[in-house]
Amino acid sequence: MDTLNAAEILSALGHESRLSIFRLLVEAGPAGINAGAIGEQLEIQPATASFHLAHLTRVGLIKGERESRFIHYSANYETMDDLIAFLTNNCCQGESCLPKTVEVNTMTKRRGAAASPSSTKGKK
Amino acid sequence: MDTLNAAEILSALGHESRLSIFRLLVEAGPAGINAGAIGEQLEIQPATASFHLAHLTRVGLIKGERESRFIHYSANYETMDDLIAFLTNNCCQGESCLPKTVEVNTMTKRRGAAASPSSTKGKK
DNA sequence: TCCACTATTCAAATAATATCAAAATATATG
DNA sequence: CATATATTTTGATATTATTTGAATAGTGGA
Repeated sequence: MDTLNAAEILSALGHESRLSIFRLLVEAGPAGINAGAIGEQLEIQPATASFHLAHLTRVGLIKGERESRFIHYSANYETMDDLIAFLTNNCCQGESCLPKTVEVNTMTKRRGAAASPSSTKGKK
Repeated sequence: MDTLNAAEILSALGHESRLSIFRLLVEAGPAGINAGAIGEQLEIQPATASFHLAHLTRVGLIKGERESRFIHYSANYETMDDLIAFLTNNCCQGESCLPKTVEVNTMTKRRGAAASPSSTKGKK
């Protein structure tokens, strides 16, 4: 991923409606949500929602798949992963930065065991 | 961090010049780089660079500290960390996504433990 | 103080983006 | 075919962002 590509993705996420849409789809998982439900849930008019969905699709953050009359949108986790890798690449000259990012990924091992004893294996 | 806040930060990064500036500062580490050198290195005119530096500062991604006639800018790693946490929070319904993000943090953890064993004292 | 240096702010023109109503497209069904 | 549903595209308008030269402000040295 180059700078221009990353900037386009970040710019796409840099809008409250689009970020809400993306977060909704990220939390929704691979199953996805159809366009109408997205707009309804976030109170965005159909035309506007479509505009934002097209934008997010164009930069590769989400994808839509038609199922009969509906189009199910879902998050492209790989794009988000690449984006975060781009942002954190060669960072901070070896200092230990990004504790929360580490925490998110080590939660299963360290925090997960301490905070929620019932979930020793699964994430949550 | 709420959605609006995250969107403002993402929007700030969603511009090629600003993203280049931020990445330069992220790689530069805590020492930072002064405004003139940033503009020179990225071939951005002083006024334009100042505009973007102010923007990045306003959203908390970088900070500037005056040292005699120069102003040294450096990255606020905590803001980036919070942003990534926001983006990846409650993601993908338990599926294992974001392999590169895990890899980045695995590397950091391993290198940190091997190179500087005293890094166990947390900031907060 | 005057001057050189560093950086920001201002004013303006230009460029890009967001929104919504209305029309168009695609799909299913009676 | 006609109709209803789901979504997109179009168009017009309003808003916001970007850029740059010139002016301004802060700093340190002679």
